[in-house]
Amino acid sequence: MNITSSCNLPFPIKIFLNSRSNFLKKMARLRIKDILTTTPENQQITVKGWVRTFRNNSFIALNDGSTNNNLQVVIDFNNVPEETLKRITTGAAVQATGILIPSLGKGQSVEVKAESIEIIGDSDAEKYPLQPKKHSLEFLREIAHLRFRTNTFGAVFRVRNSLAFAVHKFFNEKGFLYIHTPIITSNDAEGAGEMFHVTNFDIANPPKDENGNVDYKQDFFGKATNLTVSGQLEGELAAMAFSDIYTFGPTFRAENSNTARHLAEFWMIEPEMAFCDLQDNMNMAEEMLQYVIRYALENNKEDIEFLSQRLEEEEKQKPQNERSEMTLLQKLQFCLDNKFERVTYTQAIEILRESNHNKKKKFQYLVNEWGVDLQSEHERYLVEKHFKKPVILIDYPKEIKAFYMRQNEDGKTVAAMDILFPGIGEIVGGSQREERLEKLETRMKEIGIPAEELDWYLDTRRFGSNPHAGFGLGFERLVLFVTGMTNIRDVIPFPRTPKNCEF
RNA sequence: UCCUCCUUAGCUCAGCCGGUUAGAGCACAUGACUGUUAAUCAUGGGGUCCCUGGUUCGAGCCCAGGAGGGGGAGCCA
Repeated sequence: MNITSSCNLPFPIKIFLNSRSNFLKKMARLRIKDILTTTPENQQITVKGWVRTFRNNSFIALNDGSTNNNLQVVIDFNNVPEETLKRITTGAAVQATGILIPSLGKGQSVEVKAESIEIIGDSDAEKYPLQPKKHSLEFLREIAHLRFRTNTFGAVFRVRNSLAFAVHKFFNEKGFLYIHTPIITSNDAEGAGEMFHVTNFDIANPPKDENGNVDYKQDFFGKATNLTVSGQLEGELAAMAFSDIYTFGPTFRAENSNTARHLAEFWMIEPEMAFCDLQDNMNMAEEMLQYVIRYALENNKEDIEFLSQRLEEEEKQKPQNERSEMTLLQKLQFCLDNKFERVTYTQAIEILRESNHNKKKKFQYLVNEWGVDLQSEHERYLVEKHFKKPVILIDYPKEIKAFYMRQNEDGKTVAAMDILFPGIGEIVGGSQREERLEKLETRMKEIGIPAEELDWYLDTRRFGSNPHAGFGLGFERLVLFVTGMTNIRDVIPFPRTPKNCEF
């Protein structure tokens, strides 16, 4: 492909974008991932990357982020100026040109015998916080701008990238339309969580109305606005035209949640499907989860193997009874090989009530009657002890679920579904939506949601309403599961949590 | 927000019953060695013991308040 510049430049510019290899030729740089799988035939190559370790005044372990594996660059220190040798430090950016040969040492198949070495960017060894040793995840979280350069976070964020790409690939192949729902919203009637306010006011001195209340009519949008907690309602509008849509964007919750599973800013995937019931919804969610996990396993094998081994090492520190029965790799494979278990809320309550765990009063909250919300200890028991696989729980009591969920014929439950994963808990929350206008209006009235504010939403039930369904998938929780990490702050580049908004 | 544990060198951690000059490994600096794999060996520099106040002849250690972090819970994805 040739692109001729259409800008008003004094001379024509031609940019050639034939392929990735041309792009790299222009950069005169090969990616380490590609070099490591190249047959060494004494070809001359140039590599650029960051020094991980420098051993014996001769061996540079070079990494450019394309893979967790380092390329060994061998220099002859007798032919390199003392001044340059001293500048080959952990973290420094260097360029090496030399010939690719089969490695003379063990531990790697190829290496570069350097003919020239150049320091592109120095790294003061005394000040650079990363050392060639194990660091705690907590410490690395404080230097999140540098943790990308570690093995663990390198693997985590390459897997995250693959999962994000696989999500788009999956929906694209299914014929779904990717739609961008707004980040700033004015509706506060969803009740999905505490919201962050968006305002242009001088917060020390906002304008007041005649009653002494803050006068949002004078604010930027002429009304009170917030950051979105869900794109679902807008997603439903789009699904009522395009049939199958999905969103994948940032979501904000101002809840004071201090757990390893919550973020104030996270990414959520929300498909919405017209002419679709709860069964179709469950099938779609299961197929999608298996698709993206398979994609990551196939495309990030080395990264996931590394993370799996890392986890095994970590587990060795734990007492025997706390160790997991499967490795990360086995767990992921298990998810692909087995159907998710589907049970109703009512069945789940029965299982829990009859469990020895409940009878021996090992639950902090004992399960006695139908209608109570399940505690995370109950969910964990179902997933990790009883079924030992992902579980889809459906048909919850309407009292503990959102107003827009479709009311079942029994008058007590709604067509909700939660997908629970081992170690993570709820990874998907979804439902078939209430498409019958009168039922929806009655329910909104019952729980005190003003219909005027959601009139635009109710229009979908007035004009061509139909059974439809969708769900929300917490992207970071998916990344947690696939990487085997345990704290959600370690699977998003720059985590935002209560009292923490660095970088 | 609640319960619980933690905070000592750049990192990971030890520090006895409250006692005199606060230690180790790694990292870093200098030197030696030179096919190493978190190289090795020798020598050296490096401390607001989280902060504030209190008890005491004396506090890294005891008490109170605060900040930050981990684990668990609630809310949820």
